[in-house]
Amino acid sequence: MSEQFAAVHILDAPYHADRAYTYYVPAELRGQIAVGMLVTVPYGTSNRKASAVVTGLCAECDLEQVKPIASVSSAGIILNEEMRALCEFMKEHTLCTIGDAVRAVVPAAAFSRMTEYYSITPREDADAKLSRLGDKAAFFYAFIAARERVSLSRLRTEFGGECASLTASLLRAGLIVRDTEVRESKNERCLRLYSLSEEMTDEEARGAAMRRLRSPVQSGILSVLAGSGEMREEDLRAAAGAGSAQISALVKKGLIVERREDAFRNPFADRAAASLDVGESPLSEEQAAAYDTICRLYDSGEAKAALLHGVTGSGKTRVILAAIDRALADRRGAILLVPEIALTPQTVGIFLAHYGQRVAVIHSSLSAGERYDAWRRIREGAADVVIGTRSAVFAPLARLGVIIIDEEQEHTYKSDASPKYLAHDVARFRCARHRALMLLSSATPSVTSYYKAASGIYTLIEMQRRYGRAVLPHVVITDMRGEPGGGALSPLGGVLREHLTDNLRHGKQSILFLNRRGYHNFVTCRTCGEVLQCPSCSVSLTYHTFRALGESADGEEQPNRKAENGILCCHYCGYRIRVPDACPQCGGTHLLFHGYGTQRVEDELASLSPAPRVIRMDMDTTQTKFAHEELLGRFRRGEADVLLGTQMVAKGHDFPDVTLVGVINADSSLYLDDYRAAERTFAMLTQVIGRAGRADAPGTAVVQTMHPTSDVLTLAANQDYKSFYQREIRLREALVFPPFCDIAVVTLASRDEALLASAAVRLREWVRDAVSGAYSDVKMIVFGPFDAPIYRVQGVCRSRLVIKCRLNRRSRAFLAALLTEFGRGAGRRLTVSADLNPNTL
DNA sequence: AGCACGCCGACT
DNA sequence: GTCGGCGTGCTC
Repeated sequence: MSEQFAAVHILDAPYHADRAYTYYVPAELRGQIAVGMLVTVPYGTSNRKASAVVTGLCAECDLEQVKPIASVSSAGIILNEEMRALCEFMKEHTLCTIGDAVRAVVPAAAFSRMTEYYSITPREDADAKLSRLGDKAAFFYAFIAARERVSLSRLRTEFGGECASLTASLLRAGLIVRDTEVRESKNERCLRLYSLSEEMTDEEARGAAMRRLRSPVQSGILSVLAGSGEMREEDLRAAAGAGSAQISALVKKGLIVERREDAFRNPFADRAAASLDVGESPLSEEQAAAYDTICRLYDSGEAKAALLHGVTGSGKTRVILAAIDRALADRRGAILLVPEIALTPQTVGIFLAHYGQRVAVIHSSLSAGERYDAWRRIREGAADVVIGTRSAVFAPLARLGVIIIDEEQEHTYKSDASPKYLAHDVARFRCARHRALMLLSSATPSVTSYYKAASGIYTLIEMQRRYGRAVLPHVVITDMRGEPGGGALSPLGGVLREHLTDNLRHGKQSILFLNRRGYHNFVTCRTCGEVLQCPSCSVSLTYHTFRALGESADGEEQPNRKAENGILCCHYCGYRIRVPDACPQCGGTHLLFHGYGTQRVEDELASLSPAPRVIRMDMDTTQTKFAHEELLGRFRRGEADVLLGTQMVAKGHDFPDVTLVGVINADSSLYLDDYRAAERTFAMLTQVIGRAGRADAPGTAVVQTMHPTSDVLTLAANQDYKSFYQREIRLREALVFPPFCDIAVVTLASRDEALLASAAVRLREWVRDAVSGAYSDVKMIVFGPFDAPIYRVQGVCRSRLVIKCRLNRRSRAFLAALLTEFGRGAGRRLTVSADLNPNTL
């Protein structure tokens, strides 16, 4: 019965070495090794310890040299048949390694040491529940209750073999919770925050200390902190021009204190009850029809896919709840994917209120331990409704009934780190195995998904009526070319200004949308004309005014900030410097600030009369735990007149008092050199415009543009998705873009420019040979290699090959061969990677 | 990714 | 003559 040999895949093998290796099962592990287990094996000439996954077992092996498996990983995670098949699928479809795929389907904790802790959940019915579970459970519970939390090993020594069943029953009763601590690894997010120590808050004591300090940088840190309270490490370094050594020196001297804030802990743990229970309301006629179609597909007993296309406000969420209920009634689980948890607290709240304890919420900010706990809760069946971002598509539900992808066109569903999968593809694979339903949902579907629906691959379900009496806002498209300075002088044009002040006078709220954070876009030198660029990335630096963490965005601080207290940031690598006094190129002292971002608009708003109370919401103001919810909550409570922000203000929040929406610059995303520019702009505009006047008060949307006659703008103004789709699909067909082909981007990257250039030449030749030789049957159009649009990022130069082809077994084999060839030959000074249908071109 | 093997330039 | 640079190839 027990086999002698195991086929394994090494998890950290490079792509070209990612294949099955045979190891023998040593006597002491005989019978303990099963397919899907994680093991460690001696690998390579040095026999270094490598993690591997067992992919097969066999009795015979005809290799001369076979090494033994060293040990079984302790975490007890076993990849079931579905997960293994999914890993194979991902390797084939995204050109990743098995190891990359394994790391996506199992939580990171599977690879590290961890400790389990149990603690009690305080609840009123605890005594009643305990009496039903018996004396032993009650004693066990009391033991945990007497301490704050108890480790599993402690419980084992105290209660022996019984503790497994005891923890299980108490967990099920909801009397205790488990949390797992994973030994800190590098990917654990941990913010370091600094503030003055108690003594240093006294000005005189601080002055004395600063005179004693020899280092001007260190006294600089003190004065910066004195001015702005607690600050994040990066901000402090940028503002004081300090390094980490100088900061830690001050900590050691006791002059400043460090506080560490770890990644979110259970952000949704105790906020279930707050939301209105949408699930109880009856279905409207149109919703009922949609639900009937969904049930028909679901009951077919086959894997199906549908696209629920419903205009904003048609009540898609209500239908989604019904679909999940349908699956749960069959004792099958459901996965609901949302673009970004932090942006959809309302949606999450609705589902928590409706499904309570059986929900698991999964998102990128969970700690490794929390992620593992959620994973295990799902696998054990304690949670069967999973809500989460992209990675939640891997939730290990034993029985899966439906996977819903909400706002399916969102780019966050495509991963841009290996494995570079699209959640839709994983969902399709899983649904096929479970004979489940994949339900895509959106008011503005991606052109590709709608095309599949239009051609019958997905079932199209349309909902065109707005729920309740909500009406479309009145949309005004204003031509910024008529503004003074062609719109370059102020981000607020006359029309928008007028509407804003008018709205303000009537005590109504407004939302302003701008997809650029920061203050000015870039800085040039008046003397030499040079744009100030990031030293390690070939992009211009963005000017930001400085704001300490935790300081609110409600306009308390002085509005007239100058360049002197600003910093320049690279949005690609995070590089930050204070604005230099002179141009680094020529030494000229006159620097010019161009363009505008959210910060600049914020200052501009302050000059209106009366000046509105503004909440600014962008990546800079939403980095702390509940920043999103807090800012949105304050706006909803009417604590500000204007909500100003980037993409995140456009998402599905309902603000009944908002009657004006302003789009500062509708063009900025329209003329990017990406074939989806129109699609994205349309979706974004439709969403933002839909924010105005949802309840009884009619709303207005002001869209500022340099191209007032653009179809995309007028169609979005009318919320006319169908016409937009018709226009767009014709363009795609004529120009051969997805869905009429796929696009593969192969990237060569190196710090060494000359090496990169020669590799690019070799790549070109290899591809030329391949298309006229071994892969002449693969229809494709090859562009490049060319320098990447952003040539250098963090000091690494990139050259890319763009291939238009139909992805199928043959074209993927071609790409796999390319990766193998260049992965092996090139050595470590050069890397090759492929991204199929990437997010950005 | 590591590590060894192997073929050319600066040294004892 | 040898030591050591890193380009090239393999890992059960």
